[in-house]
Amino acid sequence: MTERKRRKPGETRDKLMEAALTLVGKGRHFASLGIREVTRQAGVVPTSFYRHFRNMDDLGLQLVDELGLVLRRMMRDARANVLQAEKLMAESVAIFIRHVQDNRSFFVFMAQGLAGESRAVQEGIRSELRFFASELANDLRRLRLVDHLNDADLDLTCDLVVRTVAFSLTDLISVSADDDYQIDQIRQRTTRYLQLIFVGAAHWQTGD
Amino acid sequence: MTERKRRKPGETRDKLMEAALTLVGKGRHFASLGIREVTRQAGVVPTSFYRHFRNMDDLGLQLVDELGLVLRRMMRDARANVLQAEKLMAESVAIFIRHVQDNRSFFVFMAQGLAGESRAVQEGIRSELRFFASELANDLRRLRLVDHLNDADLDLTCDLVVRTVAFSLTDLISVSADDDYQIDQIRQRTTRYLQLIFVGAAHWQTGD
DNA sequence: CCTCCATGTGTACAGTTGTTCACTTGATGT
DNA sequence: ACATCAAGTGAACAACTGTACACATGGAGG
Repeated sequence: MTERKRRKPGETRDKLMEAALTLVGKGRHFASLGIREVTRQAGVVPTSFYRHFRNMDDLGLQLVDELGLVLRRMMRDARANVLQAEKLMAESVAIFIRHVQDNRSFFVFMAQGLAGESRAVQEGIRSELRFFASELANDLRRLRLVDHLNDADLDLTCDLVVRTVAFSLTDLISVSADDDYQIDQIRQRTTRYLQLIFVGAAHWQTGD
Repeated sequence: MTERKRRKPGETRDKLMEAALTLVGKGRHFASLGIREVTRQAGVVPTSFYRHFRNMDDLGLQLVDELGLVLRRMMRDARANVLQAEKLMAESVAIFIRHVQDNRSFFVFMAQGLAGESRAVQEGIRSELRFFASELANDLRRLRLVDHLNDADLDLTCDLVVRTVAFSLTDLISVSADDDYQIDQIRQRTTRYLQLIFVGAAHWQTGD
């Protein structure tokens, strides 16, 4: 039994997580989902749920872990494709929006979870955002675009950027997924928010 | 029947709305509340609910209306007490945080509703925030602190300010209501976000 | 080949849910 | 003084909920 991983790609477990995400994507709030509802959506008998999760909060926590992977993929995508410094923000926002469209349910879950019912899920998402902001700070340091900022002020700026982009989620989920015009409006507006922030960062003097 | 207002201060209706807020304040998510649960908390028989609301979404909408009043009170408070221009942001954030502490449940409800289950509630809250941002723009115009910005750019700035402050709600609700140290940290950080934004606004050139 | 055990199934039960209906009550406008 | 009607009550219902238990199964390790 040296290798304790009997499971093939844990079909049912994945089906249950996908089912929860599907329901969230259909407009339901995660906090209002029940075990029976999720198992029904997954095409599985209710008792199976307990083979993989203790309760809905537990499932939520494991969704947060997968959300982390989604965010990391997005970061890698951005690092690989944001080439010209002068279009940095426009391109980053475009990549963000593309990933939101490709993983809508995940990001809706994230937006819900920030003010959700489970403390643990809340904290998990907040910690993902903190990590994202710190990675962003590293990248900016490496690109040497913000040399006049000390570490604390750079962190402040990156936090604000991440928050601003995260708040745009609430805009994105309030328009239908195929309303290209509105989505483009949100993209432009978010880009300008970031530009405003970076103009601020460029003229920021550490002592207030 | 020229005056159709028989109701004395609609006791039960208010009790129901307060009960929902109380449950939200205790950590429950609005989307997971049921009619029976709310009536139980209000000390009222379940059928009474239907005398005042069609369903939980309806109650949510009426809560949004009251939330509007809370926000307007806060605005009035800010206008009356923010005296010195150079402390404008620090004082405004302080007033915001004080009102959040005095109406915790309302603001938790607002944070939840932004990514909530009911489209109508979502839109209601978003519209309150838009209104708030436009009032803020008016005030800033009157104070003539941002004369170099055209209307569109001033709106952009105020939107960003409101979003930033709104996002701080998720920080505030994640710390216990009497953890003065953490709350003060959030206050300072939010203030610096706003300062960063206004430094950006001060150096903003309309054509990008 | 046999045994084990993680995974999945079917049945069952008590508690809760939303909503209905017929009933009481008490303040109101005339 | 009286009729009216919004507001509140209590009992009832079928549908659904979370969870427990005993059982089936099939692939892995010996």
